[in-house]
Amino acid sequence: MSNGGSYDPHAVEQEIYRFWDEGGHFRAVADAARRPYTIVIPPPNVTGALHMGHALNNTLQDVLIRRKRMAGFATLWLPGTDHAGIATQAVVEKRLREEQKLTRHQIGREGLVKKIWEWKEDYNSRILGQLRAVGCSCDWSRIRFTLDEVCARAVYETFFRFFKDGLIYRGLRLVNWDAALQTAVADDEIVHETVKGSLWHYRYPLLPEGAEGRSGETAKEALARATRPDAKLGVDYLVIATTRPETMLGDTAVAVHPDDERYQHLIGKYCVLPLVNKAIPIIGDGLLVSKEFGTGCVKVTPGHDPNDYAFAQRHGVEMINILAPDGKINENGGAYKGLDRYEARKKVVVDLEALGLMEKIEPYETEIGHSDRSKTPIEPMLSEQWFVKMEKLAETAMEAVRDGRIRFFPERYAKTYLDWLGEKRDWCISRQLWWGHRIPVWTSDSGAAFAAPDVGPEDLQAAMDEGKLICRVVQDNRGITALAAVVGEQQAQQQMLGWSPPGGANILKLAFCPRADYLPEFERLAQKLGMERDSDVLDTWFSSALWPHSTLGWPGDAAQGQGDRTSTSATGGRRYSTPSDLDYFYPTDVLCTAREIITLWVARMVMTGLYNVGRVPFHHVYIHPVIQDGQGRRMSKSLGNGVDPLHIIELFGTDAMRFTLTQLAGETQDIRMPVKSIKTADGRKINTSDRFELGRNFCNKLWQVATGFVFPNLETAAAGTAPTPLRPEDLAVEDRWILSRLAGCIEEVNRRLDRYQFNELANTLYAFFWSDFCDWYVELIKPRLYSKGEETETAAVARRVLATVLDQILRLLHPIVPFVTEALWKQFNEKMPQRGVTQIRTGEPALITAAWPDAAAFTRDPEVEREMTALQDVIRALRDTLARINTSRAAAKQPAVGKLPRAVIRADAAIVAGLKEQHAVLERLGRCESLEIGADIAKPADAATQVLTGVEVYVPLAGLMDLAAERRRLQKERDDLQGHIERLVGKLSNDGFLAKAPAAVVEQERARLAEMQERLGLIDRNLAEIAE
RNA sequence: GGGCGUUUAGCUCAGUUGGCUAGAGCGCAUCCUUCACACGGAUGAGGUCACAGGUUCGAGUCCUGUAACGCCCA
Repeated sequence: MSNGGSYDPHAVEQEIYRFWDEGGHFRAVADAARRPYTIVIPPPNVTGALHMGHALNNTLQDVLIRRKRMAGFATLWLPGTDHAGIATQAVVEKRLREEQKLTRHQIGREGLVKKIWEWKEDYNSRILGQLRAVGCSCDWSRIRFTLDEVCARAVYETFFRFFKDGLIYRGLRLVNWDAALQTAVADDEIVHETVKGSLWHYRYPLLPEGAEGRSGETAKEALARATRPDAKLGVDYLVIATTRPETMLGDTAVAVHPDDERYQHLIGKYCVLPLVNKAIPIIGDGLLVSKEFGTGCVKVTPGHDPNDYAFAQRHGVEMINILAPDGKINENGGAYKGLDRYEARKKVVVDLEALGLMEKIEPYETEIGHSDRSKTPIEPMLSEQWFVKMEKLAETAMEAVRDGRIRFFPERYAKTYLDWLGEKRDWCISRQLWWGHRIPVWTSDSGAAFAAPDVGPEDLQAAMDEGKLICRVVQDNRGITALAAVVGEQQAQQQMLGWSPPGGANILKLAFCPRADYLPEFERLAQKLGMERDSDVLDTWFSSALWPHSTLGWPGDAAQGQGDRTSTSATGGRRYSTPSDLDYFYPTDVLCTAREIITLWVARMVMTGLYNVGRVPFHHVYIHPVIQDGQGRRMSKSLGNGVDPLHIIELFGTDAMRFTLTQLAGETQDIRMPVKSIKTADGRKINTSDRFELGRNFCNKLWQVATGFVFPNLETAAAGTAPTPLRPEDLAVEDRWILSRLAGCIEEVNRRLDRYQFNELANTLYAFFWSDFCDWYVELIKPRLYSKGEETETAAVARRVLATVLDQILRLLHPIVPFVTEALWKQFNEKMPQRGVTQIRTGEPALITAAWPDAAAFTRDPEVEREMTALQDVIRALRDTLARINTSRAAAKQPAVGKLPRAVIRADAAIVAGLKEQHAVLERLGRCESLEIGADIAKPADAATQVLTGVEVYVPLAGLMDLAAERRRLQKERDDLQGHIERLVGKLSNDGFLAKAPAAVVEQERARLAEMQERLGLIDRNLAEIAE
């Protein structure tokens, strides 16, 4: 048939998706009579379109969901998207800059947020369109967005509970500061690049007698001594080396190695910080300083270097921040205030040179962290941030994996999770952005006028008494501020509310956090009272962390009044006044995601799920591999090696993409996908990969055999008569064989699915469909179907089995290739609605909700499978001989022969009857004109010989080809066999093997040796007979 | 620096609790446009399982070490 018969995915896909959607098949309904099966989608960022990794991840989720839906579960696949705070704000700001030359400060908070919402609407619909194109069977009626009302309520409720339980604090921490975007960025949002710079070496004058106050020596005198021609290193000065000279303005110490003889005597002494002219201590520290590296002396800038920050914490050294948020030097930089950090660098260098302190300047290459979003160098900087205490939360999340409530697939990823949580590093949740959930904390300075005409402190007290408002004295990283430390937090709050700050020396702050449902009302109250809301927003992961329960409606009614979390967790959840999605669908069953997100997201979902709901958010975590290009590099925009799922769908069809991706998803951590660039018919340049041909060919084969072979043959069946159940004895050998193989296939498919072994799932189905069904079963029954004359009983049985097996194949394949199978299902139901072998069933109207196959409905028959294997071997021997004859004839420039004129099969008595029964099949599939079979049949003269187990296949070669080649082939086979026999004999004469190996293994090896020796004997005999 | 992964046919990968005469797809070679399918059928060639030790009757598989490549976290 021409190309006209090929499967055309684009002709059916959209229509079928509409058929499912409009038929309500995606909608999840809580149904007490069924078991739930839930997956929440890892929400894609609205920053950009979906890439191949998303296609993979969502295909696999759809495979899981569709299988369970067919198996009768009340399935929910809940879709949604993530607002992706910094990423989305950064792309919108960038566009604003490029297109309108405006900064966010120029258009203001409201204006920017409005612009981002527009971007969000655009990309959100794009992403949802892509998910539909991939075939995802999500329940679109339940779609969520991390910033929508339902999710926001969960965010604020969680924040409130954390706040109430003392899990949230404010502190001064070293953060990665992006001076362009003016926000802290997370560690994973930094890319390290090698940058050419300089290493500046310069002198810090020593104050050998101690700090300046005690010695009486002024900084000026020390400086003069340090620059004299006879000044000595280690006596008059130290030399430090740095790549960032301007940071010296914030130096608060100099560190040397405690074991370094050169400087040991200086530990505890002081030196002068030039330009600033103050004394800073010299401290011994083996961690920060390496004796061998550089000058052996390290300047310490705790406010702007992570290692120095750690040092300062170890030694209790002062920390100074010299940078303003825009990257300029602040008031702590004295005379340098107002200079950009790079201008300050130049000026510091010039000034040090002028003082005669500069020793040398070396070219130097260094790794500098750049913001992934703004591409500018990151400045480590001290800043006020909000944190969540991890100690207890992390412990509960670790326990859930240790005790097996949560299992990872592949198992090894549990280690990543446990290792990271084990560090229990407090989670910085504030971001200096405008796009996100604004932190629900209002602060008030002591001493501010704290009453409006109609409201006052007593209204706050009332709200606190009702449990809908929490007030805390702001803490910093050194603990509670002075007042609270003295009189206790409770009293401090009361005094502050009543406006009697004691002493008046301490400026204190009170922080108010309303519970979610009280937030809008409190906002108005706070405004009247002149309180300011924190301007930061929450880390995106804060809302993502709640995703499995926030999307299902948590906190539900529990947020009203005095919802008590602890009693909920004690009883294992389910304390809600009305049955809800949360009751029914939570915990979800499996989370499918990528490994880089185990720490950022998976761990946090477990913590909040346990904290808020009292139950784990999912039972299984499946980590899928990462798709790379042919050279093992990540796919990225900058490398231009990304493959767009929509392009693949355009070129190969959705099912082809899905099948290929499923087939690639093994248990390794990477997938290689060689990428090539092509030009489309309409001139676009796009990336694709040859690997998708596998899926396309598979779908086409399925389409061809169904529409070109099975369906036309069903039409021949008597129309209108209802089929009656068949008895086992009605079935031919090949019928029983394919049904036995089917039973095995179903079992294996279930096993692979349960273990998330998607590649093996695809391979199992590929092999069963292509080899067993198409290559063998279809060919085996053709003689029965094409027998001349009237409809025969055996043909009718063959049609019934053929239809049944195809029916089961379509069901088994549907989760992976839903479109082509659903399209074929429709046609199938028209041709033959009632199908089955021993049980007759009417095909369900939609395959998407048709029953999942049951292996127990078919009989496994190992005996029949063995018989078929023997038959296949004989057929292959005949085909092999014909192929060799034609190869030899081609070499001799003789025309090919289409069939073997004659073949003779000698078989052991045990097998011969079975082979005789298959006489017609052997002739047809073995391609021979005349075939003789017998137990004692004589070998023809000058014949090609194939020796199988218990069977010899002879083909007389007279007039077909030369015997010599045949002799060589047989000789080679003999040599190979001889080698194997020698190894087996060695094994079986090894006393250790006989004594220690299991009896069954020894027996098996003996049998194998016997069989090989028998074959060797036959080969030798045949070789002798065709000897020259 | 710590952790994890990979290394098996020209390429991309399987290989379950050690029992293997090491498999698949693509590619290659030869034949076949035979009435489902050339996006196809048939047949075949192709491997020191990265390397070195060890455990074991037996190692692609388990242990130790080495090398290369990659990812994650510092």
